[in-house]
Parts: sequence; structure tokens; C-alpha cells
Amino acid sequence: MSLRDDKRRWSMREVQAAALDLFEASGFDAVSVEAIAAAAGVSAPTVYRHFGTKERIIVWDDYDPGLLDTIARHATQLPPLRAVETGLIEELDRVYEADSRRVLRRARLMLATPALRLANVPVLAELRAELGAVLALSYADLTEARADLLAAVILVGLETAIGRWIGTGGKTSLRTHFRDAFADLRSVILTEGALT
Amino acid sequence: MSLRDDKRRWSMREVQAAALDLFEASGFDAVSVEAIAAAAGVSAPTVYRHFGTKERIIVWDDYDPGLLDTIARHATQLPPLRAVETGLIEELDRVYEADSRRVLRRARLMLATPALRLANVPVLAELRAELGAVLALSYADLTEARADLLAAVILVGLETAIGRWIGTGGKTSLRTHFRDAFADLRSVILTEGALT
DNA sequence: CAATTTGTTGATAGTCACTAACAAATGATA
DNA sequence: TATCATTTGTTAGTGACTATCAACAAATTG
Repeated sequence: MSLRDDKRRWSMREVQAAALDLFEASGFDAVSVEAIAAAAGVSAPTVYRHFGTKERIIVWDDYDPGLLDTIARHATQLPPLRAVETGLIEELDRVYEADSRRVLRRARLMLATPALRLANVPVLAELRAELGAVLALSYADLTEARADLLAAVILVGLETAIGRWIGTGGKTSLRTHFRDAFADLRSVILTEGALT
Repeated sequence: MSLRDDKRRWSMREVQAAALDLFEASGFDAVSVEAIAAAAGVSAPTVYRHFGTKERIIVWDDYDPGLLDTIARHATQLPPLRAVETGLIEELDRVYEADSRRVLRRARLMLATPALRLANVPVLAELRAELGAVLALSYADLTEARADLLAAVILVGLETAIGRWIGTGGKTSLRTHFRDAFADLRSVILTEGALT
């Protein structure tokens, strides 16, 4: 990793930290990018070069994404829902342990701010596509179309779990909410299977 | 319905029609709201008073929303997935018959334009919430949390069907794509049920 | 059918997210 | 060290969106 990349990442963290402070204090709409840039000691165009949009200052993160590998590993031994549930718990617990304060602050702000939730949609869409690909590779009896659909269903569980987690203020462990949300998903699926 | 509301709806249709023409000709980003307003014979602030944002000029529609009632009616006799599938086919076919040209143009443009797809997310989120409420009322064994989850899963089917429909240029009937997407969804669910 | 009240419109001016262009500075490279 | 490639800040711009207010149209009332 070059010095340039280091500086870039360091600067992005600074900007995100400044933005987090300002947004929490005054709300997303009341803070201008100009103000964030000034607080972080850079110019506004630099912020845009790094993040693209005001929303992505918060949505961005640089936790290394071992998630899909972890899921793929579990997928050799477990059925899809279990593999993803286990992988998610493992990987997100790791991220949370590593930087719990920032994770919580970002999640809270995102849940509370419609514009940020919306800006997160493309991120989830990409995760869905990647997860679909992993599932299609891991389970021979899944066509690509069905694997993508299954990935979408699983993401519903993910979003639900995180929503509930933040809903409780992050007090109960993320792990618990994943287990609950996936249990609900499983129950819905089984009931539906019986009925349909 | 008062004269004022009539004028408002008529004006909104004019604006949407003008926007559709311009967007199709030059692309969403290349057309300013000013230009749309001029083409529709109103002022820009009026466009904003009517639609709120540039995106919602296209996302907006005024087809009367009998969808949930229709689904609720079917829900007394069919299991959830079937009830929603049947209701959707019935109702969306009706809308499509009534104004097929505009429906297709709007759908195509929305699928092709990221900003419009994003602006449609809150609309789908509201539909999900309403559908969840209907399901919770219609099926006694569903808790509210699970009904909401089921609604989210069903919306995955909806989005998939519409995506595939537009993907084929709208040649194959919407009906067919709904049947296929819901069949895939059912298959995923049943496989998953067996595996989990 | 006036007279009054209420809601809607266009004109104007402003804020702010975001981009293009260029010159100065700084990290990579030979 | 000398050259090359990137990154930065400055400046100036576009366009989405909002607030204000005066002119106007429509609902309401006597």
C-alpha cells in the first residue's frame, strides 16, 4: 500500500469523523459539505473527489470485505440460509469489535436519515448481486436467477436484523438480532411453503 | 372532486408527458426542470410544488390504488403468495390496459435511469408496509413482524417480475413474468425449506 | 350575485450540492 | 537529483430546490 493511498484513507477517515460530529450535532441537512471540509482541514472539491456525494461521506467504510469468502467457506457445509447467517454473524461481529463506536454512530445516523438510507440502497444492491453469484457457485441445484432471488430474500433478513438492532439502540448484541431475524425469515418461508 | 384538483391533475399529467418526451430524447441528466416546465407551459416552482423533486415527475402516477383491496379479497381464499400474485396480475393488468403506452414508457425510463430507480425505493417501501399490514390482518397465524418480512419477500418477486418484463422490452405479457417470478420465488422458498 | 376568504400561480432572488479547469504542490520513478 | 504522474486548492460555473410576495382564480358566505 503506497503512501498516497495511506494519506487518502487517512484523509477520508478525518472527513467522515468530522461529518459524523457535525451531523449528529445539527442534522444531515443543516450541515454543508463546505463546513465538513473546513472542519476536516481540506477543500470541498477534495471531499467530492473522495466520496462523490455528501451521503457517501457516511455510507463509505473501509472494513476489508472478507464477508463473501467467509460465506463461501460455510456454504460447503451448511444450507444457504445457515451459511449466510453464520458468515454474517462472524464477519460483522469482527467489524463491530474492531471499531464499535464508529459502527454504531454511522448505523444510527443512517437509520435516522432518509437520504442516507437511500444512498445505502446501491451498496446493498451490489452485495445482493455478489451474494447471488456466490450462492450460484456454491449450490449446484440453484440456477443463477434463483440464486439471485434467494440472495434478495436473504438481504431482507439482513436489513431487518440491522434495523431492529439499531431500533433497540444497539444494546442487544447484533448476533442476537441476526438469529431472530433469520429465524423469522425461516418461519415465514416454512409457513409459506406449507400453505402454497 | 373539485375543479382545483382537476386542474392540478391535468397539469401534472402535462408536465409528466413533457418530461417523458424530453428525457427519452436527451436523457434524464441532460434535461433541466426549467426546460420541462417551459415545455409544459408552467413555471419551475409550480413543478416543484406538484412533484417535489425532478425524479418524482416520472415516478408519480395517479392510477387509483385498488391493489390492496383486491389482495385482501383474494386473501380470504388463497395462501399469501397466491393471493398477492393473483391480485397483482389482476390489478396491474388493469392499469396496463388502461394506459399501456405511458406505463411502458415510464417503466422503461425508470429501469434505465439509476436516479429514477432510487427515487422509486420509498414508493416500494410504503407498498411493503401496507402489504404487511394487509397480510397481518388476513392471516391470523402471522405476527406483524413476520407479515412485514413476508411482504418484503413478496416485493422481491414483484421487482424481479417488472425488471424481467422491461428487460424483454415489454413484449411478453406482464402476467407471464409475474407467474414466472413467483414460481421462482416459490421454488427458492421450498428448496430452502427442505435444506434448512 | 356580489363580497370575502382561501389556495394557487409566476417572478425574483437565494442556498447549496456538485463539476470543470488550471496552476501549485507532492509523491512515485529513473 | 531530475522527470513524471497524481493530488490538491482556487475559482467559476450549472442546476436542483426553497422562500417570499404580489397577482389571480376559485371556493364560501351573506
